[in-house]
Amino acid sequence: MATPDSTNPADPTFLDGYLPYLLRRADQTLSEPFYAVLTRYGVARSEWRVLAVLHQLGPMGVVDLADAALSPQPTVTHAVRRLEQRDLVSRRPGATDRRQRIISVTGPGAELTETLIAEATRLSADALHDAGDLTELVARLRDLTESVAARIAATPTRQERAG
Amino acid sequence: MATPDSTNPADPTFLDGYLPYLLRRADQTLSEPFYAVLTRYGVARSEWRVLAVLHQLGPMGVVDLADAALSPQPTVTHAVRRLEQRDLVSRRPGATDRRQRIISVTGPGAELTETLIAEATRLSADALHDAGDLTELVARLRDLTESVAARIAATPTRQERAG
DNA sequence: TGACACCATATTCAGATGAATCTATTGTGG
DNA sequence: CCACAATAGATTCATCTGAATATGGTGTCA
Repeated sequence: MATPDSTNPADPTFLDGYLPYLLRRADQTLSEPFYAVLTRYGVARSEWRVLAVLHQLGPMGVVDLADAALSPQPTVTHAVRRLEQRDLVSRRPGATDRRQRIISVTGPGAELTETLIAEATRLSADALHDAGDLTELVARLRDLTESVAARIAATPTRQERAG
Repeated sequence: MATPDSTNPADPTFLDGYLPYLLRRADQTLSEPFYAVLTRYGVARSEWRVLAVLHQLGPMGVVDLADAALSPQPTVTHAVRRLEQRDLVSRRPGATDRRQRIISVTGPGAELTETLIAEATRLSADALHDAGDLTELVARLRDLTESVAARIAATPTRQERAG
């Protein structure tokens, strides 16, 4: 019979139902093989995210880029500087707003990005071979994110309540 | 009509169906409010993961801990050192295997962890208020992770093929 | 217009991260 | 038993990350 030891935890089921944990675990399990590819190409994860977003959405400013790349703005500024040094992206001032820097993927950048996307797609498809139909999951994740974001936007922060 | 500009990307739908992106976005959207809590308590994210795992699963060695905490082993070793300095966890040598260090949560560590878990639970429940029933999603994520992990374990790596 | 609030981006810097490697210990085949 | 592969964990160090803040440009209202 199972004899629980003295350090038996108080809430033995927290992680099993904690969505951030499950989401992160799924992401990492799925992404791990691709991270090895990135390492081979000398591309940091934040740089990959920047390239993928720019490739899909076209040139944009740093704030929008940070938002879409799921990274803080300083992280994106750093990543862009490194990518610019390798001629993979370029920066030009915004046409109307001179505070902005519009970031674009260069020719070589696009080539590399397409290679990486192909690898990511291939590895992901491999890993998901036995995972069944994903349509529903994809839709569910999209809806969930949207609903959570809306909810959080509507929730007053500690600061705002104090005001 | 929409006139695409010259930088129109080649694969305009990559990210929308790329599961790691969707998983990470969902995780970040959901976790962001809690990260502010961690900052207030002076707890790094890797430290939080270590505490949460130990709290749920009880004392264990560093390798198992790293696995469950979704972090690389050196990251966990660092996190444990910091937590030990704050008397939140303790280390003792393994009973049979003297290479092992068994990490346990201390009294104060358990107290802090329970506070954090309560906050995490509350914030997550708040954010998910409009998100509908999560049972199915939780089960799907578990199955997906399992299936992907099995698939990856069975896939020979570049090294292994070369051997 | 000119102060001022606000916004986009850059910079700084303390600290976290993690790949590579090292040490210590364990298990195993000869 | 002894060599040797395998494993647990620690350490090193180059790099990445991101909170805080600085810099400079915009828009607005008196």
